[in-house]
Amino acid sequence: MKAEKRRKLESAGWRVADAGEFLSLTPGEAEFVEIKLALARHLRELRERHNWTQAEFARRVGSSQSRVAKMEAADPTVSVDLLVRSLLAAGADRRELGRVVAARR
Amino acid sequence: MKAEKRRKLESAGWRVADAGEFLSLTPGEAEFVEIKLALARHLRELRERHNWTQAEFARRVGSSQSRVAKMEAADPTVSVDLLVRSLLAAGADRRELGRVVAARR
DNA sequence: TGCGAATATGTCACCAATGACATACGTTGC
DNA sequence: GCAACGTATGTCATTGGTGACATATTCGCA
Repeated sequence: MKAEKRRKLESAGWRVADAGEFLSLTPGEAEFVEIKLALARHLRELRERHNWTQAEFARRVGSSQSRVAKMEAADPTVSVDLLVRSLLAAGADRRELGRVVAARR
Repeated sequence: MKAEKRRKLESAGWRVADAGEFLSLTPGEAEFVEIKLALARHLRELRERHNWTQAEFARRVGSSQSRVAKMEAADPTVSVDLLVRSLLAAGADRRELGRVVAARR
């Protein structure tokens, strides 16, 4: 979230928290979900860039439409393994994944 | 493996193959095991840098000595999730993990 | 509005990953 | 030789992730 937007929300009475603050995770746990979220976002971006439906994408990476939806939603039942394997199957390379994991834009 | 060493081995009659060639994996599958190997290597490096035994390390990240040994050996029963969570629990940050995943030195 | 396509959510049987434990192997110092 | 310590390997009961399926919701577009 942009600092500007956060400032506006907070001055309007909102308390803006990230996943870590909200669920009181350790720093490591918080970073883990951030990484998962980043991978999920990248998966969706990659899929949309190719104009694939979730069903098409699922067929390509050997999964199901519902699981693809859950991947993109970073559902708790989705592992980083699955995200990484799917991204690789969709054509991403190590460099690209490294960039996503490191949160570099 | 350095190109030089590979050349020497091959001229000596060896066939040098990476995991992908040997097991005939798809490019994506091969990259996946490479990433796993890189994470495993980094885990060991991090542990040794702190002069922790596997047992100590296990206690810190909430696992067992045998599983740590398997992590460092990139055992098939070890998930990327576990590797990443352990690395984060051991103090690695996203930047560092991104570097490892991308295979940049 | 309605209708088809895409996406999201819920459930489940199956299999894979986990921590824990036992035990084997390797190394170092006596 | 043999401890003491660290690491590797095998096994197992419990837990967690998976694809598949059904169904609900949202999205375009006429």
